[in-house]
Amino acid sequence: MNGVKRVTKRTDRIVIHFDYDAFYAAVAEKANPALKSLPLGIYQKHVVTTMNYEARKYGLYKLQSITDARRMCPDLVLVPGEDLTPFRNASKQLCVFLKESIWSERAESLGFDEVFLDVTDMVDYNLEVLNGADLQHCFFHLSREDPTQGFSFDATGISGSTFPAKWRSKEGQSSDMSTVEDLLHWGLLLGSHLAAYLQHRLIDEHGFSSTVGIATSKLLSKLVGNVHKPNGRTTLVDNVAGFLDAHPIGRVPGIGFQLSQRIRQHVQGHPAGGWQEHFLRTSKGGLTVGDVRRSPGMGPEKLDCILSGPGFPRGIGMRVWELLNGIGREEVKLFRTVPRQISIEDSYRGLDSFEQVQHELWQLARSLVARMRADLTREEQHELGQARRQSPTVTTDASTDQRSLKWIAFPKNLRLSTRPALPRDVERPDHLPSRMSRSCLLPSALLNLQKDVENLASELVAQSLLPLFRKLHPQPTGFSLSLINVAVTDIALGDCERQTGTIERMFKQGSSNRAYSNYTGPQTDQDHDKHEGYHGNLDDQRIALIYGHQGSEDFMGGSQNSEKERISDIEQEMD
DNA sequence: CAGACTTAG
DNA sequence: TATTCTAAGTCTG
Repeated sequence: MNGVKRVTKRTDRIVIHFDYDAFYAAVAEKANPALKSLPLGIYQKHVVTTMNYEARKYGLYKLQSITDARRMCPDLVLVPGEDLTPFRNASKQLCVFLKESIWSERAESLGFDEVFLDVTDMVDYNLEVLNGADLQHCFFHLSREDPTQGFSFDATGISGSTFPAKWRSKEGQSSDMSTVEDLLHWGLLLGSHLAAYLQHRLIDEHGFSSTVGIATSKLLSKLVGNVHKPNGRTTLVDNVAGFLDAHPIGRVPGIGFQLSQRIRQHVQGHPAGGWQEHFLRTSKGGLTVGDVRRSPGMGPEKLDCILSGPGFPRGIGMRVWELLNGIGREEVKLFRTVPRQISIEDSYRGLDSFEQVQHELWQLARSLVARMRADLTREEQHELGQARRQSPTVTTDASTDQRSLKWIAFPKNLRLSTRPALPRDVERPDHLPSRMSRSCLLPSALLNLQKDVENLASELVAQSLLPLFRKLHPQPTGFSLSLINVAVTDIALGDCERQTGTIERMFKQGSSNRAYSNYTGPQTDQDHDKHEGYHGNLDDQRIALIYGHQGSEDFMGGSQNSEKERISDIEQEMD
């Protein structure tokens, strides 16, 4: 490339999308490798939410009832998945690994099993220093400072598959970057090799196989990865319109059930059944992007007419039109360590007594307080009264072993939501909400790290959750609930040093001599082992830190794997 | 701003 | 038939 004329400014981004293959199953298999070759399903309540590829060979599908799944695959191994902690922890570990592998802070996760990376800066740097004289033996630099960090690769082709499948760089283009098109081609080529390297490291160092897409936007990278699944890698190099046109509308990210339903109604001229729509959305058939895009009079204005209305964002017509044309303007978001909200929910067959509700609220509150401590604090070590940077190895010196927790973010609000249980075969009237919620300020006493999780849970129930519940359900009886959700929201990032004093002052006034109702905790222990865990490796000291008492046996009586697993890895919090 | 809705996995 | 357990964002009154 030396001496070749180059276009130096790029307008596109290079985006890599990772989608871990059968992620929940992969987490379970990693914890118990004996499961690897067996058909394996993850279940929550009465449904198999997801399964490994071995199980899919039997025709099993996501969210299938356990009964049906067992009928189709009698040897199916089922692993409980209601406690999301192991999946959340694995997801976080992988996301941190990917973020630390790139130069920008743009590493965005979507759910537990997907990550977008913006690698434009890395790719552009490597384009600058690429040795055009020997394309077969190139070196991809992973550091600007240390030229030894990186990997060798063959720059004469894209790594992995392409869309279109039969695609060859034009004659004369292979060693030139004089046009924007060439620059884009070379950017995608380098992006594909970086993706390959990361994909291999995910397997070798973490044990997770993934499916990867490389393109110029979030939208396109996510869609193109699906072309080769599982364990594939596909780069979108050409014919973006043709690529998109073949997709059912509901498969385009951003066009969900409601939007695709409305579009279908206006383009095909007849209403579509809800369940059938869902089927069409997840299958090959149905109305495609191309059908919609080329339908008479179609354009941003028409779409705005069709789609505008209550519940939909302004400018929806233009946004959808852009999606249909492959224009994805959204940037990959900056990497975040702290969530904007934390919610815990459980579903029920029909909860109808106040005592049951009270008990379930306590369960949810306990999980929530533990999650807050796990995800919104970081661990500190003190030496002779002075805060010190935490060392990566556990020290044996007792004087340096005083660990404590410290808040890094503060939730402001608390929300309680319930969903009424519907009588069978009765449709919910359209004007009644499917969920109802009430919220209040989160009592700052919840942030007192000196208290036990269980005691805080009891306080939360008595002081906040029961009042919120009474707001939602003024009648003391007669309700029947199929779901309860408890959430902390409006989580503000805090400057730790500055805010510590503030927080301490807050719970001095918040927690003292408050007259709680006489609710003091659960009546029974029956639910404590409801979410049975299946992997170990727990740091008892950290658990003690979170829960505020030595060993949880005294309170919870015995094997508490599920509770222990609710604690995430605090070491992995931001620095 | 509180509460419901839409989208996502 | 629409299920589980979440998280983020937008609209309406």
